[in-house]
Amino acid sequence: MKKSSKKKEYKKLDKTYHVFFTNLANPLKINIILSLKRKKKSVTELSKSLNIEQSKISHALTSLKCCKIVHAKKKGRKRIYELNKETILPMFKLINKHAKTVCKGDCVCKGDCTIK
Amino acid sequence: MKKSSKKKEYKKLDKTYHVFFTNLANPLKINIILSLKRKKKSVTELSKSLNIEQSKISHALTSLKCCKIVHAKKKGRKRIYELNKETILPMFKLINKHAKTVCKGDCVCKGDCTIK
DNA sequence: TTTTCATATGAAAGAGAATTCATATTTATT
DNA sequence: AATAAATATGAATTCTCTTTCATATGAAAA
Repeated sequence: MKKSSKKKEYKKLDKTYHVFFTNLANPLKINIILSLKRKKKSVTELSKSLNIEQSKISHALTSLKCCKIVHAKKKGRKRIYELNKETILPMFKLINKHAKTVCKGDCVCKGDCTIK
Repeated sequence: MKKSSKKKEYKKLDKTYHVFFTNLANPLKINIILSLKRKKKSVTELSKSLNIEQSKISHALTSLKCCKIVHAKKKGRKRIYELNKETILPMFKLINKHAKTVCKGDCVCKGDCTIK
């Protein structure tokens, strides 16, 4: 792209969409969300239960926190991360339904899709 | 990443999430969706109304079609693309609500976010 | 107050998706 | 049949996000 950066296309209000969906387009972050769905956890707990290196978890949580998909509260030297379920859970439900009713199982896009 | 590719972390069912959200994490595709929300259009019509080069539109539509966010029907030598609104519109509503109620306007993540 | 535990941060490297551009394909029109 | 119009495709490049890893910061424990 020449002049205007890609995000500029979104204008103001749509930066939200970009950050939100970019977060959800990431496997690790989805796994974090699914893990927090069950129970709030510290960084170390997430790191251990998902078997993922700590700083990776931290970076991921930073983005998730940014658009308030999660929020954190201090507890001693830990930070307990909690999922903001109000938006995420209904959103997952929508996709699950989409997968079942619209895609009817073949949503997995074999070969013809530019996304791997 | 060493062995397993990133998508593998998703296991089976979650490929859907990845393709779906990766599509939505893209400004052009969001703009296409918003344009089709108003009225179904051919590739050329989209290209002109968004002022974006044709093949770019085509590539974008291919991915969107893949996970059935849009679908196309032939009409002469044109392809009329139509938005599958059932999933997308409720999803946008969720985010709009999230932006208003949860983020209260500061969802734009200034600087502290890893996502540009 | 030094050590240890917990988390965050920065920057370089890596990976994946978007863009570009040339060209192929497909369908209509003449 | 040849041309034109509409769309699709492939591959190289570019762009953006993620990963990595070393290290910094902050808070409790010894």
